[in-house]
Formats: sequence, structure tokens, C-alpha cells
Amino acid sequence: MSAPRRPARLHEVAREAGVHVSTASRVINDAHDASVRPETRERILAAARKLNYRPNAMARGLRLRATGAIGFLVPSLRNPVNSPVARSAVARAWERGFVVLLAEDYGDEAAQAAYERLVVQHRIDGLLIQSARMGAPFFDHFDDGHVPCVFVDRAHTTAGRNVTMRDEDAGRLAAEHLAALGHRGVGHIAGPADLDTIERRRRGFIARAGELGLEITVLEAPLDERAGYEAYAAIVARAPSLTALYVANFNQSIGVLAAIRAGGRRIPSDISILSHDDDPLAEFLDAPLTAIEMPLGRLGAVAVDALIDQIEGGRAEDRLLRDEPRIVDRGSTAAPRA
Amino acid sequence: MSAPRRPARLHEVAREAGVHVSTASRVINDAHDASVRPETRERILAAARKLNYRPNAMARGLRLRATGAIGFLVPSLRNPVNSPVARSAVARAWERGFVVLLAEDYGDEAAQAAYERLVVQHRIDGLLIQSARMGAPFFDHFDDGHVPCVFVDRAHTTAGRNVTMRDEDAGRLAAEHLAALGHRGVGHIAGPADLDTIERRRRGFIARAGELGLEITVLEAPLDERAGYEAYAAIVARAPSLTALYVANFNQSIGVLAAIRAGGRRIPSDISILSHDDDPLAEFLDAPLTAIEMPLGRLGAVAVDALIDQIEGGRAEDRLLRDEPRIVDRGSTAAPRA
DNA sequence: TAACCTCACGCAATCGTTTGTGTGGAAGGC
DNA sequence: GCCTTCCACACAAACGATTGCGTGAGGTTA
Repeated sequence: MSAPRRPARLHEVAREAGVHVSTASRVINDAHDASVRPETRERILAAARKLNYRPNAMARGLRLRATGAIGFLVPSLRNPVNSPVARSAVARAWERGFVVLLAEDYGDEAAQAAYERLVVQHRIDGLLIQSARMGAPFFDHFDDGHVPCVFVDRAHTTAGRNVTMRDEDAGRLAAEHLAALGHRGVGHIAGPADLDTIERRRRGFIARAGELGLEITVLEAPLDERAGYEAYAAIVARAPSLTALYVANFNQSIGVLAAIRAGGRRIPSDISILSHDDDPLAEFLDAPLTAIEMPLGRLGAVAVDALIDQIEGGRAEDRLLRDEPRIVDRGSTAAPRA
Repeated sequence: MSAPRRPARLHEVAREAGVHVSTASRVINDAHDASVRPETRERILAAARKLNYRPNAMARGLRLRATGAIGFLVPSLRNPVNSPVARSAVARAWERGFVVLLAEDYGDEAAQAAYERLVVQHRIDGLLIQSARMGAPFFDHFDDGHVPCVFVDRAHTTAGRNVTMRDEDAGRLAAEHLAALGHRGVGHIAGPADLDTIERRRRGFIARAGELGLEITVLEAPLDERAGYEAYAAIVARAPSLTALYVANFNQSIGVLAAIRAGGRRIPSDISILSHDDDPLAEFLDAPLTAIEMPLGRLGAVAVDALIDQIEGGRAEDRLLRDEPRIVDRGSTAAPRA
């Protein structure tokens, strides 16, 4: 059970096997190298096992100019929506042999600091960016294409580096779902316009609602519960007759729920709520939320694949998760009262 | 604006300043070295600025046997309770000049893999462990004290490496709060016994409840919503007359809430609920939850400080966050009906 | 048997820093 | 004027891997 305290260096493996360190390196590195005799190879591998050899990632990285590490720049560790993305990303990166350096991006100067530390000093092989705000100057760093990176769920200007989902279709689906139930006056609480995921949902919703002849009212609000709470009052004030609401974000929906409850109205008989970004919690609310489910669990993995393919293969291509947005019906939407 | 594409190496800085690379290193490394003339120092610093010098962390780490990186082994990225801990930990690590390598621990073999990758291969300077399950064999790796580490919110057997909060006092506070309201029959939904945080809460609760002469019923359940939902039915079946419930975890509380709602009872008139681990979301539930607030936002930072002090200073000492557990009253507890 | 080729390795430079140990020149003491 | 001291640097060996190139032994061919 007790492995040697300090893992052995390649040097020691070579000595144990009676060969030069370079030969040992070739064997460890490329198990099929024809230029080394099978019995020598076996001796070396046996020595490596015996001494518990583990390559030193720093020495390796120094020589190879590659660290086997990627950075992950997240907007907020708080938003539960991000957690399935993060966990699938981390899991996939580990599967493919990479470690993940975490950084939280709470503003442009923090992002700049993350860039300095991760890319410039620690020489990570690539960066996963989940926090891109459209137009934020910081992200121009990556436009020249010298640092492998992938924008997760954000379409940045640079081509070939975006992994997105069918958000516009999600918005269209929302309009269709509510129209099919018979709603005519429908509200949409959207998020900040510089988040293009949210923006695409909005575009899809507005377009499809227009085709279907709905009367729509759109309001922008930050992506937290309190903002949702307040947005509800504001949107009802602007359009008192709306019978359904499409809310762009789970946290906002929680706030909207509370506001409706406080106003004494009932879901879905008085007003239908269609939420976004399903969460296990939704099932246990007093008004279990019908929500549009996006393939968040795959998003992280696909983004990591895109990044590592870019790192290893040099090829960069935009990827779109084709998964059809899907409605998880928990009963918070229904036909309007006649 | 356009910085040089590739940051300069120390070698180039030295050449620019007309000195040997070793002299440049001394200046960069120790700004107060008396053995270098002020004007030389200035020349070197100027050259470094001009060429945009950034040390290569790998080369540095290779030579110094120190990476400036710590690992963070988290139990689950899903539990919202963990997010304030994680974000304060990451923020503090960055402040102190360290980067954070993230790994999720979903079982003993994953933990083992994380150890191999982070500690053995990437040679991180220390490990923050938030996922220790009491008695899990994996964690014996650290008993010899060779790898700097800190157990966050978990008291491992090894002395000097634990950062904890006043969980036992939290349990006692729960008993006092409910007793003071006049409750006699009180239930406690606890978590798995191998999580010692939860276990300490339970101990405190049971002890204080005993002193106060309460009749208590305790039930263990996993820490998620569904388990909370089911635990409610189970505990009421065992003790139909209980008028208050102390729930050890936020997620469970959500489930309990749903179960109570489904059963047609009202909070707090029919039953009082005291939750744990406050979350912003608690305010927006149909029964806003009264909860015991713990200093989670400081926990991560203190743990990181403990770890880095251990790395840099070699001294290891247990730390206890002295913050008094505090009740945030949102109205889900009240006196029992007479 | 001489020339040549191939096999199976060894040699040494390199990645970018840090740091113990020289070392040349100026200054100081006698 | 010579020896010592000290200042302000330079030299070179690490840290632990990777890799282009060199090379000795053995086998093949003419």
C-alpha cells in the first residue's frame, strides 16, 4: 500500500533499468516506438512501475510549451444555472487529461487579472469563457486568435470559437406554447441586452409572437430574484391585461412567483408563467414551474471538446448544440380564463 | 495598447539592460537587494517594463519546487450552499497570488484521481478539501502531513488542518429558539452521519434539547430536496404530535416545505420550520424560511488563509470561525397553537 | 575482407528561472 | 606601493523532462 514518498523521476527509472534517460523518455512517451527493443521497453516499464514514476507536469510543460491545463472564466458561482455547465465541463476536461483553473469574472478588471495570471504567467493551453459580455473591451484580447479559447453560450464576434444552444428557437417555442394555449396578451421579462444568449431568446420570442399575432410587452431586468419580483409589478403596470409571462431566467422566475403570490393572484388560473433553464428545485415550489429545458449538461462538455480540439488540432469551428429546446410541463401554464 | 505578442523572457530583459540574467533575476525577485547598484536596478526594471516581462510560472515552479497553485476538491457544484464558500475561497486565493485548480469529488476513486493529477503530477502546493467524508479511506493520504492541506468545514482526524464553524452551537441555538417559542415536541431532520458538520449540529441540538426537556425525534436523510420531502412524511409518521422541525440543510428544507404544502398544513401556524444555511432564495418562497445563518462567506477565505499559511510558514493549526450562529427570522417559526 | 546499412541506443542542448560561488576592479589600510 | 576587503556583478549548475543527431556493434552484400 505504501507507495514511495516522493514519486520517482525519469532519471531514476532510467538508472534502474540500466538505460539512458532519453531512452526511458521515448518508451514512456510513445509505447510503440519501433526503435527500442521490446525487452528494453519492458525493463523500463517495469522500473517505472516499481519506482512509481509520475511525470512532472512542470518540467514537461516547460519543454513542450504546453501545460495540460485550461482556464475556466465563470460569471458567477452563485447562479444555479451555471452549475450543470461547470460540472460537465470539469468532468470532460478531466477525462481528456486536462486540469481546470478556475477564475471568477466580476467585471472587466477581474477578467484582465485572470488573463494575466492564467494565460500569461501560468501559460494555460486555452481558456473557456462563460462570462463574455457583448462589447466588453476585454474580450478583444482573443480576436487575434493566438490564445485558444471558446466562448460558452455567448456568440462573440470572432468566428470559430463559439459554442451556443438554440436560444432563438427557445424563444420561438415560448411564443408558440403560450399562443397554443390561447393567450393573446403576453409579457416577456428579458435580461440585460449585452448577454447575447438572453438577447437571442428575446429575438426569437418577438419574431414568433409577431407571426402569431400576439400582443407582447417586453421588459429588461437583471438576472436575480429581486429584479424578477420588481419586474413583475412593472410589466403588469404597463400591460394590465396580459395573461401569460415568459421569463428568461430561473432566478427571475422565483421573484416573479413571489410577486404574483403577494398580489394574491393564482398560477396558472390568473396568469401563466413559462420559465427558462430548468432546475430540480422548480418541482418543489408552491407553483411548480413549467420551464424550457436547455441541454446545459452537455454544454460544458461540448465546449471543452471544442477547446481541446482547438488546442490539439488547431482547428476552430463554431458549434451549435442541436438539441431541440423542450418544454417541461409542471403546470404553471394553462389556457387563459375565458 | 498593443503589448508585445509574446511576453519577454528574463534573458531578453537582461540583454536589453546589458546585464547577466542572474542579476536581472535578483532585481526582479528581490527589489531591495543591496548587492546591486540602484542605477543598474533601475535599468533592469525599465527594461522589464519596456519588454513587458512576465515570469514563466512553470520555469519558476520547476526551480523553486512550488507552483503558486492550490487545489480545491469540492463535493458538488450543485449545492448552492457551497457557492459562497467557493467564491470566497477563490477570491482570497487570487488575492494571495495563487491560482485554483478545481476538482469535483464524486466518490473515492474520483478523489484518488484528483490526488494523482493535482498533487503528484501538477505538484500543486496544497489542497483544500471540502468533501471529506468521515472514515473514507482516501483521506488517510494526508495523515502523514507531507502534503499541505486543509479540511473545510470537516474535522478530519489529523490535527492542525481543520477549519470549522460553530455547528454544535448552531444545533443548540435551534433547540433554544424552538423551546423559547413554547414548542415541546420537536423533530430534527439531519444528514448522513459521516458528514461531521451535520453530525455536530445534531449533537448540539440533541444535547440542548435534552437540557430543555424537549421531546425530540431525529431522522437522517440525504441532503437533497426529494429526501427532505420524503423525510417529512416519515418523521411525522413517527411523531405525529411534533409542532416544530429543525432541518439541517437548505435543500432538504425546500422538500419539507413542499411536503407540508401537499399535506395541506400551514407554516408556521400548524408547524414551525427552522432551516439551516441561509440562501437569498429563502426570502422568495411561499413560506419564507427562518434559517440559521453561518459565516459561509468567510469560511472559504479563512480556509485558504490557513492553507497558504501552512504552505508558506509551515505552521498548521486548526481554525474555528468564532462567528455566533445567528437566526434570520423570516416568519416560518412561531409559537405552537395552544 | 572491405564497405555499407540498420538497429538500438547514448549524448547534449533546450525550455526559463533561481542561486551558490567565482572574480575583476576600486577602495582602503599600513 | 602592496596586500586585503568589499562591491557589484558574471558564471554555471541545477529543476525534470523532450528530441535531433551522433555512434558503436552487428549483420549484410559484393
